Amino acid sequence: MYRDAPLKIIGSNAERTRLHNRKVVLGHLRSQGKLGRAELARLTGLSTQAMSNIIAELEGEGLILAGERQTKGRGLPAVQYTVNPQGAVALGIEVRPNAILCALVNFLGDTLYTKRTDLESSEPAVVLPVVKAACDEALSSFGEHVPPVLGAGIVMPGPFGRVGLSGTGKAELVGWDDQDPHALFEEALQMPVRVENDATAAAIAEQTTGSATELQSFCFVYFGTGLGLGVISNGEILHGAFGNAGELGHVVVERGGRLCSCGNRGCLETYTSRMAVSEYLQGRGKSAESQKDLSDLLAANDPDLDAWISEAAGPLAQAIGTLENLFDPEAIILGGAMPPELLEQLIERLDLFEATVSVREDRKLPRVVRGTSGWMTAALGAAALIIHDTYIPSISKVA
Amino acid sequence: MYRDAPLKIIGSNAERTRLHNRKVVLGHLRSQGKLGRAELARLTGLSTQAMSNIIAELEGEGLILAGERQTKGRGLPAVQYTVNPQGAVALGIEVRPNAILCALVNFLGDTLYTKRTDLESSEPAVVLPVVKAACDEALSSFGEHVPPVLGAGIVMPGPFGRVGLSGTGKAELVGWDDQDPHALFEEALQMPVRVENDATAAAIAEQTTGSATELQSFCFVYFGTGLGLGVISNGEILHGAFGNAGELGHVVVERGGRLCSCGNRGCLETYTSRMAVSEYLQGRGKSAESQKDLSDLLAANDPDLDAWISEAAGPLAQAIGTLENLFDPEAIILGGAMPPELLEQLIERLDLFEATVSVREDRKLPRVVRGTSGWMTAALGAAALIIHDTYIPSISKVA
DNA sequence: TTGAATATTCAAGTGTTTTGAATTAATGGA
DNA sequence: TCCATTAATTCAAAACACTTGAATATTCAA
Repeated sequence: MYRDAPLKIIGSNAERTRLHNRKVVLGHLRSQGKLGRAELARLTGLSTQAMSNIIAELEGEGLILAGERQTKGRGLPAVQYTVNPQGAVALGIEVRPNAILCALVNFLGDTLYTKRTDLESSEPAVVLPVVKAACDEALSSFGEHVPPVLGAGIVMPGPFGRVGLSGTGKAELVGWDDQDPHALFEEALQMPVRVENDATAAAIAEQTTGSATELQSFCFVYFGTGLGLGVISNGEILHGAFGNAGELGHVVVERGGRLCSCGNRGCLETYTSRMAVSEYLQGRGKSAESQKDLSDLLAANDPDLDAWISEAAGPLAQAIGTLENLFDPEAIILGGAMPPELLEQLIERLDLFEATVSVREDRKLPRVVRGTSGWMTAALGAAALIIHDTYIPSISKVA
Repeated sequence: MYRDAPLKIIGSNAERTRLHNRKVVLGHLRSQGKLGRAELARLTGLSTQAMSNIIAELEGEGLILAGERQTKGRGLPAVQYTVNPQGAVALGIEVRPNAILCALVNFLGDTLYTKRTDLESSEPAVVLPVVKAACDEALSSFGEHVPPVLGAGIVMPGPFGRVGLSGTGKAELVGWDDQDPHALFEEALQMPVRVENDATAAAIAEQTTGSATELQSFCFVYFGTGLGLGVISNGEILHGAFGNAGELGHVVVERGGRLCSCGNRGCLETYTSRMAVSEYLQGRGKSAESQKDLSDLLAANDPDLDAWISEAAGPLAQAIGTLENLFDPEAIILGGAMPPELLEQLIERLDLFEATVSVREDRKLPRVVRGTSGWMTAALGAAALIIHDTYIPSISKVA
């Protein structure tokens, strides 16, 4: 996430070629479910012989499973291969100021285990050992036969580094500003590590196991402490130069509007966010600290909550128009720490702009859909990042 | 630009590896200027032997030039290689409703030739032969010894396909809505073709020959007929799902603001665009149709133009805040069809937000800088796209 | 029953990179 | 001035992964 030197693109060789091709094969197997060698060869543009070699290697490592031969018209029926869900695991950690959430997922990104551990302090010296212990515990249930651990995804509240928005959010971690989380976690955990913000991780989770498995380009609006945005465009994650892309909460939707903790006026998250709804209800004598509070109020048809939803839909619709015009996504997904029914209510009341590049006759999906919600989203997303990396090749760059 | 089936990522082999490595080598040579084989090997992570082979091949094709041996401390001085500017050329075409602009650039993206040709109509059947003839003429000056032509970049006014914004702009091409420009141009020109929108092309031009040669992540705000945005993030072009990303002009900056031709209210381009300034001045009895008109008014310290700039700076600053928070770029560049002095005035008067992720202590560049301006920007950018592709490797995907 | 179609394997060949030793040319210290 | 050291480059052989073409297995259709 931290970068001083410009990225250097590095060369390829036979070994890296094989690595690339393995990912390509796994990617196709994951998205298609079941495929034979010959069909994989056609899909990837490789020879059947090359495919046989790659398949043999992956099967030997237990990452894929050979199934029945399947008859499809004439000719020798093809042996169908599938991804082995038990072939490998990945860890996901969400670091919050007062706790860490640890998740373990299988090779398809399905949840195997989750656990929350409280933190005394958010200093690196405290957090790192706790995270290490949590990871060990997560893997301990396997006993002797731990599957290959692909790595650990780490989600930390952004923004990364000292920037103009620093120090304005409640969720910020003290003691991390001048640290390199990637290096620290890789050192502590002794495995490959990826650090991302919560919204990006949630977006990847959505693509891995959620409602966006078919999507190559989408925006994930993430209700966390603030309001984040994860962007996947043509299959690639949008990071921005310093890993801080997607600060949707501080996009201004109303000039001279409500005063935000960041000092600006009219930021989206003063209208549409967990914080906004909590404050709104608190001002009316109601508590909405937990997701359950909100669920209950919604179930009871609370008029104040209802009013808030209507009020929040306007600014959100405007922001969605902005996202559509700037990112041209296949769809926009709403998820995170809001009750699913509330998100659906919100989507229902959106008065979307009629004139954006996303208004197309040939749309297959609605412009805005509901995604996965819940407080574990980010930790699962962190693990999904690691899974993602083993299915999607990328150009190798080095700092 | 058009895409029905999901993108399929394809496998690699020795041949594609060489292609990748050639690009990596050319990319480093371009950005560093002069390098020896051994240093290139270190930069790319390849062996010196592999580098020798690649260098020999590139030199044999005339794409790079061997220079003097250069002494750097002990040891055999390294032969310094540079990109050969005359090694290859690329064509760029901007298609407008009433004319095409044709540009020819050398292997470094420097302009060799430009020409405008009027169009009777913007129908494909009329445009394609005119473009073909323009390309032939551009290359005719070489006589017998035409350098390798890498391809042609085509810039067309977006948005592509029939979308909600279609039919609202003045610049739209009639007769192209249901066509596949890429296939049509490739057929007509018999060479590799890339189709992009004007802002993206301008952004690539800026990175190739303009003020952004060092930047990996930036936003290019392009003053064309409307207001476009080209985004390069970590070296990769942001297209969006349908090639329509970057519709900055229709981002709403003021709820219930001025009525835009798209039907919405408060679109940025009703405040800050060529169109906006023209209308503003026209309303005050002054003409500002051409870039020269604007230059003259500016030179004469025209109070109306001055007032417009101040008025336009507000909405633009807000949009820039949005771009900073959503894309986290290294810088934002303003360019296109506005006089350079006007862009500088505009930048000077921007009252940028103090709280965005782009406010960093360690900034090397100002948050907003002026880029290349002028009416040829898009055509040169189109050619730069082709140049870009020969220096930057990418994951091969197929529709 | 036979021939066409399809998947897969076998064996050899090709392209590109890697490895290790040899060569060339400059520096720095004796 | 000479020689060991350092660094770039080349040479020759080996390694790696993919491709090609022929052979084999299995199914469908005539």
